[in-house]
Amino acid sequence: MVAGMQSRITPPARTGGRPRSATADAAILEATRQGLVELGWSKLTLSDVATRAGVAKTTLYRRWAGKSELVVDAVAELFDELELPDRGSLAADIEGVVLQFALLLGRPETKTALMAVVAESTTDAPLRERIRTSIVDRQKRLVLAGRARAQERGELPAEPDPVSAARTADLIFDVIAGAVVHRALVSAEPVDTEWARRFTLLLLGGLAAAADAP
Amino acid sequence: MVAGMQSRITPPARTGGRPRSATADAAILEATRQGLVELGWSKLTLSDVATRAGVAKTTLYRRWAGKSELVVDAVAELFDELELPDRGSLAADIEGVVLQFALLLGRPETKTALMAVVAESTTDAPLRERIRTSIVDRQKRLVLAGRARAQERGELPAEPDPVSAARTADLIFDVIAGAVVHRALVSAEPVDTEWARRFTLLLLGGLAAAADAP
Amino acid sequence: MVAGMQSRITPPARTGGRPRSATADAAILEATRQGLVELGWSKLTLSDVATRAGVAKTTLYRRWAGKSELVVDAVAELFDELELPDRGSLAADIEGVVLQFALLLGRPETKTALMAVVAESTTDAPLRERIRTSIVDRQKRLVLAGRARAQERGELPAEPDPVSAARTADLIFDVIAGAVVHRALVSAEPVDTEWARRFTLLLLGGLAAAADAP
Amino acid sequence: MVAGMQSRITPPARTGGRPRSATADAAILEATRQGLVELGWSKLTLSDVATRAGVAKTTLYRRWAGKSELVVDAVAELFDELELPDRGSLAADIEGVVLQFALLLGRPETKTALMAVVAESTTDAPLRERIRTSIVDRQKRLVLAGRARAQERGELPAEPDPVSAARTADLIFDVIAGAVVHRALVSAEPVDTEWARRFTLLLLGGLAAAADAP
DNA sequence: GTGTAATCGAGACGGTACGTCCTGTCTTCCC
DNA sequence: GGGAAGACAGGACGTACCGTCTCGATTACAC
Repeated sequence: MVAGMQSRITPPARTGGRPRSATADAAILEATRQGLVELGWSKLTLSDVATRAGVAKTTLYRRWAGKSELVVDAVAELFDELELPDRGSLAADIEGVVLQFALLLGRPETKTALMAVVAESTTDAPLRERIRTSIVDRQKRLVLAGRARAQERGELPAEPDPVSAARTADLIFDVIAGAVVHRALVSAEPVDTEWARRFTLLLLGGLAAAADAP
Repeated sequence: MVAGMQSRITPPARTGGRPRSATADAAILEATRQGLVELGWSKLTLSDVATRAGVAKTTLYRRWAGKSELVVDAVAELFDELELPDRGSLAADIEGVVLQFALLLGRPETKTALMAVVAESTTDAPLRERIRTSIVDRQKRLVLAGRARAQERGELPAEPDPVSAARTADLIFDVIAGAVVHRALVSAEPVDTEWARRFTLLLLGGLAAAADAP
Repeated sequence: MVAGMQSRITPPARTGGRPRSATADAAILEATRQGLVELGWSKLTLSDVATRAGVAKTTLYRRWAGKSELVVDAVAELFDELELPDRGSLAADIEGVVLQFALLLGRPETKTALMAVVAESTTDAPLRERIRTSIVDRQKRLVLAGRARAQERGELPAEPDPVSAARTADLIFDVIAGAVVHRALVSAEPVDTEWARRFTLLLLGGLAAAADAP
Repeated sequence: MVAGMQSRITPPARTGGRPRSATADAAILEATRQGLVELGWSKLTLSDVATRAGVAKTTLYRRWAGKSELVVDAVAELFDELELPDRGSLAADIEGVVLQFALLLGRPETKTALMAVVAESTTDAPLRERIRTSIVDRQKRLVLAGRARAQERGELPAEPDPVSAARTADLIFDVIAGAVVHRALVSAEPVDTEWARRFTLLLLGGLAAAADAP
């Protein structure tokens, strides 16, 4: 994972000495996700992660600055699994990604971790940047891919202005991700096919109207 | 606050003895908000809140079960300050409430607390219910009030089916609240007039389209 | 009990209003002894005593200054039960009182309380005085009675000098009480008939030798 | 100190990891004695000891199970300082050890601690055993040494029966230690040269009489 | 092959907050 | 005014984690 590489504490220039164990990394991230599932964010302790991973606490702190950073890396891997399979129409594609995203947010490790690190990030700028880099921005690709595909199909017109295009993509992204997260975690109601259909209808209608207006 | 009354640990039926100090409650909630501003959620300690409020830790634990419950009550009071002033049109009303909500989410105590308690609530059902009762459901009134007003103005048709009406209101609520929260806290981009205008345009277009379809 | 009267906090001059409940006193002292038996000194709490006695904490604090004072009064009543039955000879009388004293020290409430209040008294002069008045000095009567009886029997000569007589009585008292307490509580060995016989032999031999010397 | 070694919580077999700080032990025991002097047993807190010793509370609890155990170790070191200098005769030796013991009991840390831990030990068997091992039994050496020296001088006959010899030594020990402790702490009267002389006279007379009898 | 140096496990360290308990005082209503 | 009930400020308890440290024991590359 590219983002993870730059978010970890890097070894000092590699002059000599024993190299860091590669398997330890994977074990730690997996142990972190396990811990999130079983304990939730607030009861997850780094000592526990270390024990689960069969690793010393030192090893853990040598690579990550703290709980938040570790958890961001651990869940970022899951978000990277999201894809945008071609379902034939823009509406179907949106419904598909909404349901896929809801499924991801339904996993206990994602659920408890995402809101927690966002909460932490409100008082921690570097962490905020890291979340954006490792998780948020990486998912905008889905919006961009969906739009490109719809334009290929002729469902959406080409964007004349690249600045406005980016701004619209950001808006769409916040609306989709925000609505799904809010429905799933805050309102704590199920994101099912019915809801996805209604939401998609709303969104597509809005897109059409927005395309007509300046 | 009605919700707060039922969310606190209640004294055992009031048989005799010294009654609970009413001023202590207000002092504790205010101290909690202060602490959130200065320390953020994760560094906020109940000992610190007690000290700030000039109250013993015992008093605090006698009334709230833990940090999460206390913070929910403390920020719920802020959410209750949201209003829906009549700006003349549905579009203006929506823009107004979006900006007002964004202003509230911009406050450091709200920002750090909201995501944190939602994160906790993913592994704590009673807390989840409490957030819903004290915060979430109470703000749906804004959506309902906005729709009613738009219907009075003739901007929206009357709802034939009450079930469908409720479902639509929920959807609108998740879309508005979700998008604003996501923009403000996750994407960490400003929710300014420009963004509010664009979002409102999208939403109104979607509403119109959704009204046409079954 | 005379000593108890003066060791308690006295009501403010008796002007009017409801008089203090007399039965409460007995209930509190009994509850204290029960608590000592079940919990030991260090785990005994005044709240617990109040609950056991069916009395409010206020009532308790209105009458005693603290745990030590209360416990001194509670166990002093037990020490007052000691007697010196006439067993026919000085040796038998001493053996009898030694065994009786050992039996008293074997009771859990006495055992745990006596050492504890003495320990407290090392940093609390009023308490020290109170222990002396309520417990220690009151038991010297046994030594004096034993000596008087032995002199009546002709086993001991009359004391020519009253000052020296008092000093000797003090010494005897410290030797008897000290040896029994040390054997029972510090060495934690049984004070049985065999030990009492050996100890009495030693003491009587010493008394005879001391009587010969100036 | 041998006794202390076995009375502390021992580290788990020393497999790896950072070894326990040796200086911390000494600092803690010294801080405990200081605390006893300044605050007395009941007001001594382990938090305070930790602070005085410049040590974390964790370190303290890692090595001792509680206040009683710590204090036993702290005062045991003082009791080990007792010696039996040769003063030329059995009477002088006894007087010497009595005065030396009284001097030790006059120290505020010893005074407040000894009775307190004995009080605790009445409801705590392991603690009782520990007091016996670390303090009580270790001082019997003084009785044995005194008797041996007196036998060398010809002041006392050799013991024919070792069982009886041990029993007599125990009796002597309880009488000496008990009388001094009772005089000093319970009666709260000074153990001065005059008292020591009178007590020694009594004891030696008793010994002679006891030696004559079976 | 032999150094050299950063790694690893283990676990003790100084701190800090936890949530509970008890103290001794107070406030309220009931007798 | 006494008494039961119980809230109050305060402070210690013993536990749990934090993030750092000190160990002795591996590695792996550079010489």
